[in-house]
Amino acid sequence: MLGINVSTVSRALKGLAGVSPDLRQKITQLAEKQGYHPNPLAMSLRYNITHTIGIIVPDISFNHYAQIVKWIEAEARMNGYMCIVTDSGDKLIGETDCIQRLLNLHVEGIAICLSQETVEYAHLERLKDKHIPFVLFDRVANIDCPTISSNDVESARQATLHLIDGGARRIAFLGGPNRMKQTIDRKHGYLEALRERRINIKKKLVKCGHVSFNSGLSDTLDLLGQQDPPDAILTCHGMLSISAFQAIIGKGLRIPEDISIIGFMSDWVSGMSYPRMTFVKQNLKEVGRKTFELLYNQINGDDTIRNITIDARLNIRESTRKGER
Amino acid sequence: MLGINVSTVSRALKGLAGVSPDLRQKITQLAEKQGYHPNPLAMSLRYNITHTIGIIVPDISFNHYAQIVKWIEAEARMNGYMCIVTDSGDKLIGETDCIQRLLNLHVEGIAICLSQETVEYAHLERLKDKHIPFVLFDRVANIDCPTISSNDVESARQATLHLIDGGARRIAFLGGPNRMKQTIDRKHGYLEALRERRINIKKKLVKCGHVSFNSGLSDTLDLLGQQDPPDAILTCHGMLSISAFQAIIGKGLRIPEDISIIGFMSDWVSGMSYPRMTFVKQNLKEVGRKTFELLYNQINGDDTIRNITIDARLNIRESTRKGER
DNA sequence: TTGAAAGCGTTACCAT
DNA sequence: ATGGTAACGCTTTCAA
Repeated sequence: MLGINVSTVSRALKGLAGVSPDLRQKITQLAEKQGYHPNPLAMSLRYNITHTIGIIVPDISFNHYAQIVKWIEAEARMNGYMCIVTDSGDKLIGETDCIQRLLNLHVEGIAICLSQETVEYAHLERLKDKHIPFVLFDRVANIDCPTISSNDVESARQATLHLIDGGARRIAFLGGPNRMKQTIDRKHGYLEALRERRINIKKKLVKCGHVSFNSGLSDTLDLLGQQDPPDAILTCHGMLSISAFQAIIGKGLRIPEDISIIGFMSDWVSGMSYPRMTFVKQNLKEVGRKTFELLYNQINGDDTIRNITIDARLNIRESTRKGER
Repeated sequence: MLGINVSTVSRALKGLAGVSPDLRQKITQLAEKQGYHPNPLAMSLRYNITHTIGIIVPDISFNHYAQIVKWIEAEARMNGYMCIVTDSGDKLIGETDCIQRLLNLHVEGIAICLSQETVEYAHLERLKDKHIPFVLFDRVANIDCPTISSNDVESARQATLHLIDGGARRIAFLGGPNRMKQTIDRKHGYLEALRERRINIKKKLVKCGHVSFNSGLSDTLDLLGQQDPPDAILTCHGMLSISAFQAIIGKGLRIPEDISIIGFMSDWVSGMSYPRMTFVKQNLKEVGRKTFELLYNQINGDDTIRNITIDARLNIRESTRKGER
């Protein structure tokens, strides 16, 4: 429109030297008036920088994951990045599919919360081979890559100790698949607490199945129907906490008089239940922020592999009996 | 690698005529082996088709919105589209910012759930002027564009009638901002029911403020502290339902003996509360699917403006007294 | 101070 | 049947 070369325009708009003040003003004014915005697609094609990251979660509609996503997104935005959020459906096949689609879009990195089915990591190794930055968050794995997770062992241990101190002796554990690190860690903390307090471990009280509402429901009903039913349950996933709670109430048992229960959940879910659930509160804001931070560092060439653990704290409400000591 | 021209490769890979079977085989094999995938950025630059849509929600961490997003995403994926999910923070400024950033990324269309602050629509008019396809969902507005919303008037009417039939006569209404269409519609249904049953409308029982946990809490406490406190509350947003419920319980009142309450929420939130909340269940799956469908149609040149209403149903639980008739 | 051209990956069109 | 080239929007390097 000004009858000049694009390179001049480029220089002017980027504030580089080598444009007469006169011309520069004309250019910036016209750009403003026309509502000019650089086309990021062109830049992407040229330099393969899309300023875009991908996020993969097992179930975006589940509060826990949605909250982490919100914080990753907030942090990303502050650093000029956009997020493409995808949902693996908590399945391995969905996870690999999401990765493929994100790579097609040339995201600069991927933040992954593993599906409960994921016990092999070939798809992640492939990312490594291609030098695609990625970070595991919340549900991580024992492979050599950056991870952000909550302090699962210790928080489960604290929760179990709290149950024991409240007088519980037959404490059940309700978790996800046996080979999932998150379940393994939380079970580890649970077992450690039992050993510390010299309480016999009863295999029948440990339920590691599928993370889903229905599975949690039937596992809890099974526990409650045993000859020597538990006097407390530690549930190790928000979904399982909800289903276990409803199973107990549905059976007409009183909480915490007949049975205590602790869940992994957020403030407001606990606040809705009656009695309010004693729960492990994870610092999801920090998980989200650190997740982006590690990804960002990787994108910018920092290849130190950090494995960060974020503290989680037990919040005591009314679904557990108070300690006598 | 094969020492041939790119155009030949393009033809071979796209299955177009004009390649010898021999060469075609060589090309496809090599492509397979090399893990070739067409670069969508190049295609985007060339034809401005990104196969990407944007979604704007007030708060991705809130279950209600996250669920709709999940269904939009599922439908989009089935049609070869990716979603860029952004969070307006329930503010107008955030909303316009999200739109700008999505346009920069050249999304082909935008699905918008309005912020509670949005009472002017200049930013949407600008989208229209630029012929960017967009659809409003869940929280819509009275402007000339495609919309998907739940049957707010009728579901609020049904809910109010249920309260009246249960014996309530001083029914409070707790909603969002006065100028938000969703609040207006639900209030409309509420008032209609009162008129139908010849019950006096008391202005002091109608609270239209801010949609937030704290606002809902203080508004409810204010209602409960009135000289003639309500014997029932209709809460018109999931967040307000939660805060009202907790305010009532916190005051030591019994539900439904002292006061009945109805919320807009999902099954599992209702299932967690005790007593379980009677609630209006919206068909979020259908909202999500139709939202993508309308957007998709627009992207493909269909410029008929449809305003779709999805049925919502009252699910009766134990937070309301049963009707005597 | 300004212009010209290459290059990112792809496809469509025209020439060979 | 295959090759060459322009075009998409932008930046960078080199030349004028």
